[in-house]
Amino acid sequence: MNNRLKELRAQRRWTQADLADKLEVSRQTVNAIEKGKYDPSLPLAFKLARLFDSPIESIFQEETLEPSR
Amino acid sequence: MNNRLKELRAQRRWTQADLADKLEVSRQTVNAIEKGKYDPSLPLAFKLARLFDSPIESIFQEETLEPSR
DNA sequence: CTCAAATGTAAAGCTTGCTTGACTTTAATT
DNA sequence: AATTAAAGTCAAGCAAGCTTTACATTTGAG
Repeated sequence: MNNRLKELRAQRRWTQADLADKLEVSRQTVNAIEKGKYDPSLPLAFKLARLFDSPIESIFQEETLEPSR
Repeated sequence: MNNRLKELRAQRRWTQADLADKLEVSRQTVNAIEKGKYDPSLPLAFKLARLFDSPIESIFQEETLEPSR
């Protein structure tokens, strides 16, 4: 699962710790999700969507298999 | 978290087992999510969104606190 | 009413998401 | 070069999502 967190966070000039506070999760959780170590829970994805005022699908994209041409 | 799974599934006349097959999860998982026992993982929410060709936000809604009037 | 399919429920166990605490690395500033 | 904030990483532990097996209840067709 790819995501645009780093980009969205940078636009707002928030640190990972800032974002963690707003989401009410730990800084390590934000870091792990940003780095793609794991996917957020659905409730956390909703919080991110609200915070960034964007649909979940615009923040997270399933990496789909490349068509083999 | 509320969801419209039962409704969407009924529209297509699929059983919980049918849906479980398409999602590649167990029937009990479909049942539990439909009944609101727990939220799906984000990847599973994406599978549902693709299957029902609907945004995640249109399938799942965070139940927000009622304004106290 | 009967029978079968569908739905609901429960327990035990594995995997994944998230926490805290601690430490290291990177990048920017002086 | 030294300092500091931010980012990255690791380990141990708890919580949530999902599995399998098994059984009970509900629904609907005949």
